[in-house]
Amino acid sequence: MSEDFLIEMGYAGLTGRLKRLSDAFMYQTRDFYREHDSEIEPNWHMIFLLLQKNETMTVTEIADALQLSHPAIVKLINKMKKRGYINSNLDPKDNRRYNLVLSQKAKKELPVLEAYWEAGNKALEEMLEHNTLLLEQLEQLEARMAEADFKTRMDKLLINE
Amino acid sequence: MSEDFLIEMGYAGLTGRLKRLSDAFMYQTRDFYREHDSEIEPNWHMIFLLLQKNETMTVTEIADALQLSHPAIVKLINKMKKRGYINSNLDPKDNRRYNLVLSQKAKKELPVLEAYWEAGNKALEEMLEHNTLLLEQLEQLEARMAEADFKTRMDKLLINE
DNA sequence: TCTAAATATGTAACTGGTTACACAAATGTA
DNA sequence: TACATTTGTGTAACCAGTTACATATTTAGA
Repeated sequence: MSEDFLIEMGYAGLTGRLKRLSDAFMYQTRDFYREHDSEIEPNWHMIFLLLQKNETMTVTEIADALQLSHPAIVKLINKMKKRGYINSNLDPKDNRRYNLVLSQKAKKELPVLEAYWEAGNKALEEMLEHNTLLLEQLEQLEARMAEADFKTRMDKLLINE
Repeated sequence: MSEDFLIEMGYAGLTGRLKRLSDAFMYQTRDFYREHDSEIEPNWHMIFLLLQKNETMTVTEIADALQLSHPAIVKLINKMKKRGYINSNLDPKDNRRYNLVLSQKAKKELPVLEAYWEAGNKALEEMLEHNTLLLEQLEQLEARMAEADFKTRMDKLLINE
């Protein structure tokens, strides 16, 4: 008897396995930060990197860059603001927008965080056995999803059944 | 400028991409069922398949087979019971256990559901271009995760930094 | 110039996972 | 046989995403 029914399910188990894996990464990353007495949370990483690269961005720009919904970003940013990692300034030219920047506190902590992230990258490389096959396969799947999403394809294939 | 910062991030973007993809599959599957006026929810699929294969199972057995926590299964099963898709009988030999089986209603709907699942499988095969490379790569990653989890590896690699 | 449409942000309700805890029943052992 | 341990189920509080809706500001066009 197989140990893992989702794997046994083949194609049909894919979705569940993606969820299970991403959850596992998330919870373990959270534990890692906690055990290192860091206030940082798992997916602040991508916000930090974006704001390092671009200096200042708005909620909508971040949502676009990460391809997440804007309420997801609002929640993330609010927590980072509350903890003092992000400053938000009303745009003087457009009073709808808030320009978000990393705070001094965030910048001061960056060296420590970068050591963590470097360890994370190395751990991932190790787990992927230093090749990018999985990343490439994922990128193809993302591209297929962008061309025609899963639901559209299901509908089409159901009609022709 | 890249369209998708998570892809640009390389290894570090992997977790977010897994989450994004699995969420997309989940929401689209949910929409598919809704538009076909089905009461079924996305991950009931795996429960149906398990109970077809094994006739009767307990919460704990299902949790083991799917490698999810037992409270996750309790929630799923409760909803399926409420909608009348699962019957639960106290085990006469062990009064802690409830033997779960598909209800008559569930069995009656199976042909329709199987048509949906077949469409889903075909759609996934199409998106994976009829090869199992992604599934194999995922299985390797799952195996690495089982050998030594992400957090353990991060800790080890941080110390040697 | 006035107003309709588009854009930026924020809020509410929902979903499907998690860990931590509680408790009853069964099992194993002194 | 009694009691400690293990096992099965259930509940509570939390988390990170979603869609749908609300509101304010800016932009565009008659």
